Formats: sequence, structure tokens, C-alpha cells
Amino acid sequence: MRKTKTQTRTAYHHGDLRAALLDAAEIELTKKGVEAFSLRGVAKRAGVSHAAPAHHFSDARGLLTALAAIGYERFIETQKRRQHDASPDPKAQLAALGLGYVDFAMANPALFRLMFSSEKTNKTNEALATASSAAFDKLVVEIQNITKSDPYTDPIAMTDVMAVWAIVHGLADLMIAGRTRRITFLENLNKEEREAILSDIILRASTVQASE
Amino acid sequence: MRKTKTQTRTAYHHGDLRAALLDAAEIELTKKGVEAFSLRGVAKRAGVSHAAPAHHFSDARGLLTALAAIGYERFIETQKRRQHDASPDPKAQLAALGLGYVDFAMANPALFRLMFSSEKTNKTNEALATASSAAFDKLVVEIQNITKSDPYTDPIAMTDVMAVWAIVHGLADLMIAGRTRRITFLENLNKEEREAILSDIILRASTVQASE
DNA sequence: TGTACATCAGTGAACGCGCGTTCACTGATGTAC
DNA sequence: TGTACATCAGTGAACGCGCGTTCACTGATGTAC
Repeated sequence: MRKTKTQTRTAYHHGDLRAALLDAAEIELTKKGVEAFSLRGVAKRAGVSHAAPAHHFSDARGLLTALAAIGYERFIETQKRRQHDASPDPKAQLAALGLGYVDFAMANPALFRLMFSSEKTNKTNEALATASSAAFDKLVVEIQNITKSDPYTDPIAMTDVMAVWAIVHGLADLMIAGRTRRITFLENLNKEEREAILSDIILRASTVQASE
Repeated sequence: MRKTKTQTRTAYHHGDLRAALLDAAEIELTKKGVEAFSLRGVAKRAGVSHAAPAHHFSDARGLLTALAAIGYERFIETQKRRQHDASPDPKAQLAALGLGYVDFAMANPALFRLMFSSEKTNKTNEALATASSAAFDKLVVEIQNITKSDPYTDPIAMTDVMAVWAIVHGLADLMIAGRTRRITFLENLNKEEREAILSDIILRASTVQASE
């Protein structure tokens, strides 16, 4: 999962238990789901006693909140990677952002649900709020590049933000839930074909698309 | 919540414990969330001993599955009500369907999440699969009315189904999660204005919209 | 209508389990002199 | 460099709690005659 460690490993006792706990929490989340997630399970996976996490996180909520914040950072990285490989054209950039959104959800369904749908994170946490806002702002910037209008002052542009966000988020959530399996033709396409269709769907949500 | 009872109440022992348990389960779900849902809590709410539910549901999964199936029936009713009050024009009908989708999610967020995002239901259950398919088919029919083409045989029409479903589902899920609070102008509108904007957003997803 | 019996919905005590939390402890690391 | 002490990350036993599950039971309802 995450690879930031072994730097300080064996430096002090465990080395970097905080990072190890976050890694273990992600595995626990993926294998057990948010519903069956337990601090004791995380400690066991990290190979420490069940009382050890208390030195780094006050409780499960604190650990999950930190994990969600890291999730947003990786979420943004996934989108940037997609955009880097795409044409610099604003619409291609927006579609790439959306494909990155879906990529991340499919690759990390449990983490995605934790970030967007769970009550088990502390939304007033500063790191989480900052990371979450950064993700939102990336979308706002892409829409601004297309509409040439600042969504924070122009309701029409903000409506585009909302519409694109909704369609991308809806695709991601339905795909995670396995609901697209019902749509057999989509499942039978190869990667390129499927992405072309998803890009087309994503771009429908911005009105500038239609008026061009 | 549900009002089907007192019919047979006091008829045999409790009367209709099965229905009472489903009512109690919905309250438990709303107050505790899927994550903290417990059979004992449901029994307590229904005013029976914690072992009583076993006579009607094998376990929490069985109870939640039955509740999800009922949820889909009410989900469809909510959409039909919206459509009944709308113009018979196919696009107005589609927008009404979408508004009903959002209505239901906002009025029953926990139940909505149980239906669409939870691992705690048994998806191979016949009643649940039937109810869920009926909801999907309603959307398929509305798209067919607009495109004049059967989505089950025409991939272009099915893509419209997917796109409309995604945008409506995304709106619903983001609104439940409180993510639209960031979009302040939307929050300051009255009911009619907000619904006009949501309808506009929903109709963007169908390509027939743009080509007309 | 009356009695005797069968059925079965709901009871309540008991169980084992995993959970979060507490707390006295151990022992490795860091620091003062 | 060496010793003595402080710090603090991690240990492991113990706790109380709510959970699902089991099971012998009670007693109301239904049925046979």
C-alpha cells in the first residue's frame, strides 16, 4: 500500500508505528470493511499489542480520520497522473480528472467509501478538511479552465462543478457497488473503449460541451 | 415510518411481530447507522425479548435484506408520486424520476445507503433482487420513452441509462453526505429554484437533450 | 359447547466472544554531567 | 568515554460491555373429537 517507511525503521522501538498503523488500518479496512473495523485488529496486523495504538491515535475515529486524509492525497495524485497522460485540452483534462476519480474508487473501494460516505471520520479535523478541500478545488479549477468563469462567483459555472462532480461520483459509487454489471455491453468492452465511453459520459455534465 | 399494521395486532401473541421488527429495524438503522445496527437493539425497540426475532429472521443480514427490499418498493413509490405531479412530457417524466430518487435519499439516508452501498444485505435474495430490478427498469423505461430505442438492445440508449443513473445517484449520494453544503448558492435557493436546477442537471446526462 | 392436546410465538437465563479501555510494568533510547 | 537518570513507546493482564446464539420454558392460539 503506502511505501513511506523503513526510513526510520528500527530507529526507536518499533521505528515508525504511526505509519505502520495507518498501513495496517488500510488493510483492515479493505478486508473487514468500515463496519467490522476494529482497533485491536489493526494492532494485530501491525504486530503490536492492542494497547499500543493509543500512543498515536486517541481512538478508531482518530485513526480512520488520518487514513481518510491520506486517502485524499492519494486520490489527488491518481487524478494528476491521469491528467499528465492526457491532452492539455481543458476538456480532455476534465475527463482525465474524472477517470482518475473512478480509478481511485475502483482500486480502493473501502477507502473511497470511508472518505465520502462514512460517519466514522471526524470531519472537523483540520488535515482531513484541508485534503478534502484540495480535491474539490482541483475540480473547480478544471471547470474554470473550460467555462473561463470562476465558479466561486458564477453560479452557472458552479452548477457545472456540481453536475460534473455528481456524474463522476455516481459512476464511481455505482461501479464500486457492482451496479454496472447489469449493463452488460459496458462490461464486455476493453479498457480503451470503456474509458472512451466514460469520458463521453463525464463531459455531458458540463454545459459548455453542448454549446460548442 | 411504515403504517401497515394494527390490522392483525393482538390477533396472535404479538400480532404481527415481523412487520413490527421491520419498523423497529428502520428506526434502529436511522438512529444508529448501518455500522452500529444490532439485532438486540431492534428487539428492544419492538418491545420483545432479544431472542424473539429469530422466529422471523435468521439473523441481522436477513432482517436488513427484507428492509432493503421494502425500501426499494417505497423508493419506486416516491418516484411515481413525483412523476404523477409532473408533465407527461418524457423529459419532464425523467426529471421527475430523478427528483424522486433524490427525495427518497434525503428523506431516508440510512435506508438509501443500506440499499445501494451496504455489504450487509444478501444480494442473492429473491425479493431484494426483484425489487431492485424493478427500480432499474423504471429508469430504463423512461429513457426508452425519450430515445425511442430499447436500451437492452441499443448500447447508445443504455449509455444514456448509465449516464442519467450516475448523475442522479451522484447528486443523491453527495447531498446525503453533506457535500453540497460547500456549494453555497444552491443551499440559499428555495425549493422550486433548487428543483429547477437539479432537473436541468439531470437532463444533461441524456444525449437526446443536446441534439434537440 | 366442552375438553384434551398440539402447535408455536415469545421469554429469560446462560454462554462465549471480541471489543475498547485502563494500568502497572518493562526496557530501549535520549540526555545530563 | 562512562555512569546515572529521565523519558516514553510498547506490553500484557484485567475489567466491564454489548453482541449473537442456544435452549429449556411458558402460555396463548388453533384443532380434533
